[in-house]
Amino acid sequence: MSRWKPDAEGRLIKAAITLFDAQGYDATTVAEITAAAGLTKRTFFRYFADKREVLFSGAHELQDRWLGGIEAAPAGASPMSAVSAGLDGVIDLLAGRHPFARMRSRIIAANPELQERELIKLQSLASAITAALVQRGQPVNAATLAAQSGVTVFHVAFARWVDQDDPAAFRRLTDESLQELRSVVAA
Amino acid sequence: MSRWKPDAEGRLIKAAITLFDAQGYDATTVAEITAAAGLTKRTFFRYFADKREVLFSGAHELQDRWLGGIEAAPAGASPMSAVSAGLDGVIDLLAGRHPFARMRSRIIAANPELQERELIKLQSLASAITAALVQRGQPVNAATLAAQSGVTVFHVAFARWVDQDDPAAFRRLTDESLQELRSVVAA
DNA sequence: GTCTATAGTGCGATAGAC
DNA sequence: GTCTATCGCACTATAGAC
Repeated sequence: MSRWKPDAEGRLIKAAITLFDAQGYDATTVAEITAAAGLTKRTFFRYFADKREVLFSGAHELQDRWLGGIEAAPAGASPMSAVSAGLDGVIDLLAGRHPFARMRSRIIAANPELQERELIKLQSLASAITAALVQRGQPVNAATLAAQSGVTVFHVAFARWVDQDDPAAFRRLTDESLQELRSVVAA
Repeated sequence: MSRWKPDAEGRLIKAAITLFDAQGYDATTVAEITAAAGLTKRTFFRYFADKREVLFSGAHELQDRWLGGIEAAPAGASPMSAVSAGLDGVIDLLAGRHPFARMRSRIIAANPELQERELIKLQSLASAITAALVQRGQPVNAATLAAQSGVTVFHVAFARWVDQDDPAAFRRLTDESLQELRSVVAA
């Protein structure tokens, strides 16, 4: 048996989300979070640069999944299908996290400062996707538009997902959102 | 003859952009800007809540134009054509401002803090467009996607516009960007 | 740690237009 | 007289230099 309970980062994230949702982001101190996770404040700041970041560290994993899906797409795939392949990976990643995704959305919706950081993270995700598409030989313009569209579809579908009760609905919602985007922009 | 030279706000904006571009955003003080505009620091902060805001106050006018174009669109217009009608108004608004647009882009590109505010302004523009479309009877999902797509097209076309020398090219660039978006997202 | 420069604020004064 | 845009100046807060 090991000296520490495993997954300190995951425990901190779960404790933070639960507390933020229950009593509000501003009303929750880092000390409360670490106490709930059985860790110390010092450990919290080893994992997260600041209090907000505990809500966004998952973005790295999400981005890795998305980029991995793009890399794994066939070389001849269109930019939008490469983006969709990446989104498929993200759907798998989030599959079991519906309850936390809902709490996280509520927390962020209640705090403008967190909304700003969410925007910035989404933008940096779009930039990373653009770069991955350019890497695959796509022209910058097409890459930018495909990446931005993919992030938009994700964002819209995610909002719908957390706004309803079926945890398994995410794939259907992304498919529908992409379809709707196609129909909306079609001439 | 009136006591004050007209258009204090416009003079402040021009002075600010010129100085920021020449010597950098951080290296320019509010006192320098107001001296160049023949005003005092106090007046600057009557027009702009903070130093950054002098670069973004034009966003209100842009948003008004965009929303005005949407309202003026025929009642039966599709969401995307209403959005395009709004974008047409924006194109007219920016027509004579190519040199300032270029300077402004350079300034913002050089400063992450300004990039964040730009993102937030674009997001709030997209929200306003969404609301205007919903007002016209569009479903929220379609409205969101059309608004976001319109803002993406604007953003991409604007970047291309300031990256080349022809001030009159903006309309062509928005048309091309929209066309390219259509082709990228098409199944 | 101190010093300095700058961002940003509060509020009364001023010089006209009306 | 009132109203309005601006001024003037004293003030606090804070980030960076040293």
